Amino acid sequence: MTEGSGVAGPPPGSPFPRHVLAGDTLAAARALLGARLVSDRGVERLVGRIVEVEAYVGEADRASHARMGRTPRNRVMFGPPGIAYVYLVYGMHHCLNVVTEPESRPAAILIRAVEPLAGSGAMRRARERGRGVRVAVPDARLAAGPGLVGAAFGLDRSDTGLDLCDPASGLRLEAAPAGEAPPTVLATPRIGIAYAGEPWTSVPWRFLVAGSPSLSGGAASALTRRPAPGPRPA
DNA sequence: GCAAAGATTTGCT
DNA sequence: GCAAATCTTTGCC
Repeated sequence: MTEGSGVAGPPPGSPFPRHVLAGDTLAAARALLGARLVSDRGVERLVGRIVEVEAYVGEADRASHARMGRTPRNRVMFGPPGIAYVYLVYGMHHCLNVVTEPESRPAAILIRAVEPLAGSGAMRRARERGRGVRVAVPDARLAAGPGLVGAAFGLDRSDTGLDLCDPASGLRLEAAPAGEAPPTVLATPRIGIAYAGEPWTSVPWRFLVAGSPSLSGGAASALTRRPAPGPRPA
């Protein structure tokens, strides 16, 4: 490699490889950790490092929106990989998914949390725009949850269909810079899907970057378990 | 056409 | 720790 005599600036991010998303969804979910979510649609460029995701795989997965087969809402999940699927949950939060696996095989990865690397001021303003009040949290917590990622990046259902692997797309995924240490990945059960029943509520299909300050509240509580009952060491 | 539930977040008790 | 906010999508009559 030509190491440079005088680096001009950060190397341009390379688009996240579509072939990774076309393959096994669980492997793709792990590979997305550390990658960048980038938005060039506003005045300010937004960059977030992906630190928490969840996988939803196939029509048999009772926790997946694809469980009832193809519907108007989830149709993009049945399409080609690398496409954005944004849905509204609980009537107020927009959640971003990346479609995976080849056409006709419904699967997607929910982006549950990102660590702001650039544009945190604009992310904060975007959240305040939606809430109408001041958001008093540290930068690291601005997109620490699936609904918060949507709010910080100003996403809504009209973003469904965007190609996240297209370098020209205003909303896209970029690979982590070469040389960056790969994150330590932890796997846990998925959140908020008790209705799905076993084994779907227990399969460890949520993946997160160990030690990140930007994990969702669900991740934090799941990892910060109460110590066993009884006397404990000082 | 109507009723129920949801891949969440926030604020109060 | 628990319940409200809020509205779209889906299932059933």
